[in-house]
Amino acid sequence: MSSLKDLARNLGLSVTTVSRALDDYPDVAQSTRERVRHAAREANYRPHSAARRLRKGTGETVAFVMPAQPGHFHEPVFAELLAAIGEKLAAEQHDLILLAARPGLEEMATYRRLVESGRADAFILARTRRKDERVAYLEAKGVPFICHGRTETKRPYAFVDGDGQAGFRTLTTRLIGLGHRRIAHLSAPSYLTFATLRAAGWRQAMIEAGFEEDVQRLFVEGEPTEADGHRLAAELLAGSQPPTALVCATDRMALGAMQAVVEAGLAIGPDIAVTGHDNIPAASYARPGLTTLELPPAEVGARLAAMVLARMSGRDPRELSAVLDLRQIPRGSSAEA
Amino acid sequence: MSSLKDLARNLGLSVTTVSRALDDYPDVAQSTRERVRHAAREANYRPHSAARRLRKGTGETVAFVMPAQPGHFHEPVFAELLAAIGEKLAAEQHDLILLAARPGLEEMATYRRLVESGRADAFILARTRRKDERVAYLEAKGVPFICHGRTETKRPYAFVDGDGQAGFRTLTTRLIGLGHRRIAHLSAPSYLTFATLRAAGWRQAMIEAGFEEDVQRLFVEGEPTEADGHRLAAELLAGSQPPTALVCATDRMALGAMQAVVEAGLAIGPDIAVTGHDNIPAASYARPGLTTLELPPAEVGARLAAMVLARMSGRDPRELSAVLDLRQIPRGSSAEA
DNA sequence: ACAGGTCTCCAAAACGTTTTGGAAAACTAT
DNA sequence: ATAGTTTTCCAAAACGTTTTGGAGACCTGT
Repeated sequence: MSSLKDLARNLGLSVTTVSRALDDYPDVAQSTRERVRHAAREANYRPHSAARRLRKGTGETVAFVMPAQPGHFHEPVFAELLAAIGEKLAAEQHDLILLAARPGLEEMATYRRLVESGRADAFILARTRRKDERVAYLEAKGVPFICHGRTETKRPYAFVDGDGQAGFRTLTTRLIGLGHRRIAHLSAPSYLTFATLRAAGWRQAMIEAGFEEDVQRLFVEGEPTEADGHRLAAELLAGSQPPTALVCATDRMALGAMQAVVEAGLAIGPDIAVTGHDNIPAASYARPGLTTLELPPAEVGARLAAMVLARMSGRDPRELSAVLDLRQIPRGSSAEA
Repeated sequence: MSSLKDLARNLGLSVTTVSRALDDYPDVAQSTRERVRHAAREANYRPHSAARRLRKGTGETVAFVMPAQPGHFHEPVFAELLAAIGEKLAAEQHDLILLAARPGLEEMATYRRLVESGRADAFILARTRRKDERVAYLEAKGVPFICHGRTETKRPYAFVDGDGQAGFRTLTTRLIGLGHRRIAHLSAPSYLTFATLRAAGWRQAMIEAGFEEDVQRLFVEGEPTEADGHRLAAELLAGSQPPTALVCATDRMALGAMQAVVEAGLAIGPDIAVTGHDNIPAASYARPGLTTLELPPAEVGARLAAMVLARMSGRDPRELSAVLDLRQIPRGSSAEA
């Protein structure tokens, strides 16, 4: 609650000098710098962030807009991701502001509001889409941002993503090695980049193994929820020549699929393999455990935070991108554990 | 990016009048008010939040400091809670800023930093402790706050909480009705208010049923994690006169306990009942499903947000508190579903 | 026509910071 | 001694908003 003015008065200095002393300007004597430093510590001085941002035109605030679905929103990984981001940013004296908005008009209005009222100085984008209006808008406005996931755009942009394609290719190949011949993919909606990449990995493995005809027949698409995983799996299992493996785009879909397998009177693992992606806590506590892929949220969060800070201080987006390997976590649902 | 000055210039008015027109002061003519309104909309004007907060001394920012444990932090419910809070606050033009700090020195330093630099105007406290330094500090500073959970303090404070005591009492009584006679409670650490309340509910039901001696013998305490749930359950099951029901303070403990039951070669449900609290997604996808209690995070989040707004606009904390009923969700793990 | 009131409007100050453009004092080199 | 340079400091302006304390202009009732 103490201001520069207070400090200056107590020290018999001008506000200018106190300000510059704290900011390590070269034009303040070593001795006074120390005197000021000491007094500031003593008085527990903290620069008033609003005043600073008003004057400088920019501040130290990063925004994260959760793409919240209407009603419920349980993306178990987000809590961990956010904790990691928040911790890293706080350590660098930056704030994370968190909003929730449904994708679409409301979402864009939120971004606009944040940018135009000067509340946010940078953004972290989650759940990027192949054509992403958020990316277009922020690029146009020149606001720094980092994507969690990739997108399709001409201009270079900064991102962190898991290598979903390689991960799903390896996973699918492993299932083939286990003897599976009819492997279905339960994909998330194709407008989501991650869905397309994961599907591409599965498709690649299928074609390499000579299962071209199934690439069409055993590809289905739905929302990344338990409900749609359940529905799609049930449909596939009821068809002729049903698959013996269900490679799901997300753990939530996979958990729904597992339920459908059980309801069909089949055994998860031995009869039908089920796999997911995310390694949400529920995956390890399902029975049998769900085979899945993991991109450690804590690491991703820390990298996102570090990158957004770099971007804010002007680093070129081309230098800021990372495709991280996914960890393969075999468990009982693919009869490997 | 347009300012009051721009608007004023274009309208041929003073900054004062434009400001007052937008704020509905009575000393501006109806006609000019409308003219200003229209121009502001047209120019997509948004007041610069930093400028406003600098001038008014307070702003529209609510802070939420996640009590993040070192390393991992998966509280699946938090994502949903935060989404609900963020959405509600955004609708009222308020910001939610999110930090992560480990309870203890780091946590208090974070609160102090936020308050003293004027970054946060109010707080939402999660995972309240019986003696909570955060509460003491914020009360002393006169900063408005709302607790998610109760605490022990002389002065009135605002909170939202589930009725853990009644919930656990009802749950335990139900287990007794199912024929269970030796019912253990796996409690969270007693410095957490919710742990004490839930334990009190269990204890009450035990005493009502005449099981006084087990109130001591079958009470164990640990961290609210899968690991500690597993450990405590294994110890209990290995003892003489082992319990036939494990009432766990949280779902995460319960999931760990379920694993211990399976490892002991016992059947969850028929042999040993296991129950939790939170209704995390994993609870419904465990097999058998985990009997649990739920406090809908979306509703809690909305209420927390509404209350913190009320508190910020000066409402008395005495009028702001709610103890919500818990929803009982019987599933296979108590052989009721 | 005049005092008193009511409507509208506005100039200026203030919030706490950073930055600009000096300026006095203290050296340094002639 | 003098001119130039370096060191150290500071007054004032600016960021965009809200609030204070008027001040004209227009009525109203006499």
